[in-house]
Amino acid sequence: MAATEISVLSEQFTKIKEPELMPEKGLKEEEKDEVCREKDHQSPSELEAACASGALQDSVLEEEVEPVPATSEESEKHILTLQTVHFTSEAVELQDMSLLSIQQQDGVQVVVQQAGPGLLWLEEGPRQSLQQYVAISIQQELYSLREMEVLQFHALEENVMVASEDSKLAMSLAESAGLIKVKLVLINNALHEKEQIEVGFYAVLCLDKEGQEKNQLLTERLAERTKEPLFFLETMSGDERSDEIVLTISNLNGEEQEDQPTAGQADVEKAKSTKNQRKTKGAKRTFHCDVCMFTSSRMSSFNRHMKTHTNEKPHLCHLCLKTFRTVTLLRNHVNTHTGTRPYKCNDCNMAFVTSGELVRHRRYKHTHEKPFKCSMCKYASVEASKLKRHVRSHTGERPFQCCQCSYASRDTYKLKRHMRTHSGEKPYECHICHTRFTQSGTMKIHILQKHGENVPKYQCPHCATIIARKSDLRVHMRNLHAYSAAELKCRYCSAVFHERYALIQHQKTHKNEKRFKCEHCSYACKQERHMTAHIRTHTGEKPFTCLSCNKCFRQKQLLNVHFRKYHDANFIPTVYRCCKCGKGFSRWSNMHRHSEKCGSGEAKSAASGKGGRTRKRKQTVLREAMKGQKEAAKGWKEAANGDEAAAEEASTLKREQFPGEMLPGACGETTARVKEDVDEGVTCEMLLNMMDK
DNA sequence: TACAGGATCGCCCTCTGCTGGTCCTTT
DNA sequence: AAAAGGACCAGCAGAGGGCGATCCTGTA
Repeated sequence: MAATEISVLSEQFTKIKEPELMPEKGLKEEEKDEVCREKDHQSPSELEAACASGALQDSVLEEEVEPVPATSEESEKHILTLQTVHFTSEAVELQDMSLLSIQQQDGVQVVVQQAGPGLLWLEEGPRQSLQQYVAISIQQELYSLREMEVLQFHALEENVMVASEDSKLAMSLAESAGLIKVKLVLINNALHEKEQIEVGFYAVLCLDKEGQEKNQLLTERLAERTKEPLFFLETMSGDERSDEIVLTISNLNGEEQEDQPTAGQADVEKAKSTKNQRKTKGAKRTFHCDVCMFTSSRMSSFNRHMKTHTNEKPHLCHLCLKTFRTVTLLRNHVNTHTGTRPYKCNDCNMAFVTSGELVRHRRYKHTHEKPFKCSMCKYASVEASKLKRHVRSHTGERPFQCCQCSYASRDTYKLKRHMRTHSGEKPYECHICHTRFTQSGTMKIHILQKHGENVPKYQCPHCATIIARKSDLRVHMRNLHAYSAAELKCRYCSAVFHERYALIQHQKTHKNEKRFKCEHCSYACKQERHMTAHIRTHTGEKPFTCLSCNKCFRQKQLLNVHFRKYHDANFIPTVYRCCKCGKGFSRWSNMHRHSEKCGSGEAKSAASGKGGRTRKRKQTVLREAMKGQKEAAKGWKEAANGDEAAAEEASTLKREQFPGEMLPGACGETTARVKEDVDEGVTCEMLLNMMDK
């Protein structure tokens, strides 16, 4: 493709659309019928591809089927039909039989998938040049039609001599058919800067039908000899009512041609064949299906194929009454009932009903052969359907729409799984605790974490934290160890950090500091609220007033205690009684100490006025009681460190909380005992255990 | 006609990772 | 008491592997 580009349209190429150069005007009706039938009877896969190929293609199809009035404007309309074509050149890398991958100059890879007979649609105005109006239809999920519309044709060289040992052949071909070197320029409109994708190829342009027939064999022979990609440009009229031209581009030396006819080749063959069978290359008979594009060189295959277009299924399964077209199919089916699996794997103990299943199994498990390769990444799969599913992760296509919400899935199973969120179905049950789950994986994790032994733990690499789940460790890392561009300032000093964990560790160093210092005395405390309460001992402020008796308090908790004791009829203070002598105590530890002296050695909680509490309730009560005592002790202690006024208030509080018999003694003693209980690590659980004995 | 093998659709599974609610601890 | 923060946990979706079943075609 080193030829100099001709910036203007090639005269020769332009002539293609000129009516006077259209010998196909004279094509037989029969042949045109063939072309139309071709378009009408797409295979399911083609139909699917057509559906996926988007609005413009739809419009193109519409244009094809709609009668085109022969107005002067419409008469300028031409349809350029691009049949299955695989471009290969230095600018184009053919990935597989169905994917056309075009490498752009800037390295951005653009993939065009051949989706059945592709369509190039061009519409020409009287004074407008051809290249402005050609559009290429490609699969929407790969390349939106709206994004990539404009295609320019440049004939780089006309009457090109392709390197060939057979100079006579090349000469003959060039003279009669017109070998041209063509460049297609695809313009992607979606990109901000319209970038061009260049595709170059050689083509043999047939100027007339006679030359076309005469030179097909020559071009094929030439294609065999040249290593350059060579395509066959064939012109024929599309619709006689409009001035339509159908231009067929066929690959002459693609791999596909050797194996089986492509859609385009089938089309070319059809255009030159009679209805069902036609001599090709002067020797072999080819049988063409009327209904679809199937062709075969064997009568038996052709006859068998024709049965696929009927609903005839004469072979009945006596077990399920399902019917099948052939005995083989029925036998395979019956084997699924009987469990007969004649195809056994040599490398493992698996066995299968069909040979195909065995081959696939061997690829998955033993040979690891993955013939279906993604052109956009390194993914490869054993099955085409897996590649198709994978490609959706590139394209974002989600064909499976939930009927109850906006969710759409990339495959059927995910939609089915999603539907459980609407139905509430939980098909997976833990065999131990019978908890139910929507997904098996969730249940598996549950069993492992809740009921499993040797549960794996995940150690944070940056701190001592050990977390049960990997995903939670990731959250931990993100929250605590991720670098923060913003400065994280210490609440207590001017230190600055960029990692939350470091900040938290640093702030802990401030933990035991009594940062709040009284301006009026030597009192200092760790918490601001304590300082606020303390300051009131200097100011005399008592902002908490009892609504029942108007008595005022400096702290809210003092008001609460007061209210419960004097104004709440339902309040029943907790009393621990010695089971030996019946003496009551406000604290279990005091009662326990007493009962040891009493000689019983056993202490029972003598209720707190409400019998029959559950263990949990008791635990809560104890915990609250301990917390209350702890808080009170702390408050008193801190207050006592202030001045006499504070000590007096603490004393008041003490008397209010433990009146009469329940009064455990002097303030200092109470504080000391509470501290002792806490320091000794007497937990609620321990207390409960002791009580339950 | 039987068989091999490719193609296709469907189903189910596992692994992975994110998210938000809950519980518990700390402040 | 309330707020904040972190670990725990279930819910849920993405991606991919593997197999079952069927259909169809090429070929011996």
